[in-house]
Amino acid sequence: MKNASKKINIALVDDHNLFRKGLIKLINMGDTQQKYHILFEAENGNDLKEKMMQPPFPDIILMDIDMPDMDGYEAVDWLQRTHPTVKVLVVSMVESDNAILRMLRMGVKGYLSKDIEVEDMNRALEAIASNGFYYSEIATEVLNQNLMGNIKPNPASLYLSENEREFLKLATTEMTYQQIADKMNLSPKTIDGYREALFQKLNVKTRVTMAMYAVKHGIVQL
Amino acid sequence: MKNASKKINIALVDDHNLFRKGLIKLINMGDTQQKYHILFEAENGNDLKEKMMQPPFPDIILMDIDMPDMDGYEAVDWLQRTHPTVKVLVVSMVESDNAILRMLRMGVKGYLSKDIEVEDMNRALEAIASNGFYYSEIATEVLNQNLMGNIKPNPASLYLSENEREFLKLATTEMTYQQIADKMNLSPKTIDGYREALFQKLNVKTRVTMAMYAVKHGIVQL
DNA sequence: GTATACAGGGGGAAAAATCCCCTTTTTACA
DNA sequence: TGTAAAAAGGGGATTTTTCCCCCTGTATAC
Repeated sequence: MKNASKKINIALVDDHNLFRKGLIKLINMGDTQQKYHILFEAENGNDLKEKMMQPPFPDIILMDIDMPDMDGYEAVDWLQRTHPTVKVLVVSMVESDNAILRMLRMGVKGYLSKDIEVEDMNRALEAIASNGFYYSEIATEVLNQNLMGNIKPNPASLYLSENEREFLKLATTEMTYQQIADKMNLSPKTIDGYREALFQKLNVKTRVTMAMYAVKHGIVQL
Repeated sequence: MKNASKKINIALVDDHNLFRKGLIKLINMGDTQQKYHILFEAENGNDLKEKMMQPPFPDIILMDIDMPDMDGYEAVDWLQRTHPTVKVLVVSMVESDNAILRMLRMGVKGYLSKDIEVEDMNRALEAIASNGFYYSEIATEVLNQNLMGNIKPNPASLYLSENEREFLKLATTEMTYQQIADKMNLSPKTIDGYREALFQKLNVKTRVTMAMYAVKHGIVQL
């Protein structure tokens, strides 16, 4: 039972080649029983989609979040719809509550910060390979804090309307809300409504952090 | 002459443990002649400063840019003043003209994107070890474009003081200026002074666009 | 038919950000 | 060692942002 016939196939999705290559070395180093096989690497979500067109499929995907073209959120979303049996382990430097909760809600099996020790990554792989879960410390904290009392987190509301998206872009510029309202031919009060809706959805408290969110998630380009 | 008696000491400065560990494996893999020795690792500039208190000193330092506490710019600046013979190879995911030029002006020996191939990194190490330079493609482009005709970039005014940089980072968060003042143990009026100075230097008109600048130029991490 | 959701809009007030002009303290360095 | 910048701090005012509670159509679901 221990020495199963087939190896566990792993895929890596991360936009930094150097990080992928290093990670592969680390996985192989810790893999004394030769359980794992690196099936493929992808640079972003789109790349992953291509490589998931036909078998063989990976058992576990190590997934970054911030990537050009198609980020980790979209990629995981797509995976859940098209390959629901594939297990995702997020390996990201993003440590915000929002990111962690969003990923966990989508059903990823693990969440690792890039800060963690090599041993933790191997533990995470072990856990996930044997149908478990593994969250690094920070993710566990977030999970605990948000499970009690906080029933509010809105699963679907992460969707932004056309207007909200447009407003969000303009909110990253020098324009005042008044000027944005003029440009969008809407009342400043409506704009204020968008602002409040976005603060809620994006879990931010100021225009500055709202703008930061927009950059982080590729809604505006640098 | 080929087999010099002493190994080349390398230090790594990057806030992501996983990346450091992977990088070390990659360096050792490509180091068939066992020329390199990993002297130490540091998580950020401050950590580096501590480890540079006494010998042995590294010959080459692989330096990230975005790091908490003390970032790559500050660290390189400090190194140039205190250990001018140490050669710095920047390994960052920041690819903005500004970041590259700034580092090159400070005299780093190489600039690598984290996207590069493993071989490029080994080439860079080779080059720098033998008193050369190595810039990855993107850095070379930037260099070429900015050497001809473009004398305009304001060299002095781009300099941000320690405090200004700290303030700029905090200004990208939810904190109010009052809270930033408290955190930095300064009067809100002084903070307001930093704000005005930065608006001027960065050519922006609002806190939002100031924050955008900070992101664009890699002063804060995403 | 009636509840429900949601985009658009409004009043009004408190908090934060922005601006301009000015004084004191520190620091650099010729 | 004197002096001129920087850096730090202040007064006071305007503009913008942020918040909270409310109203109206108009779909859509049940």
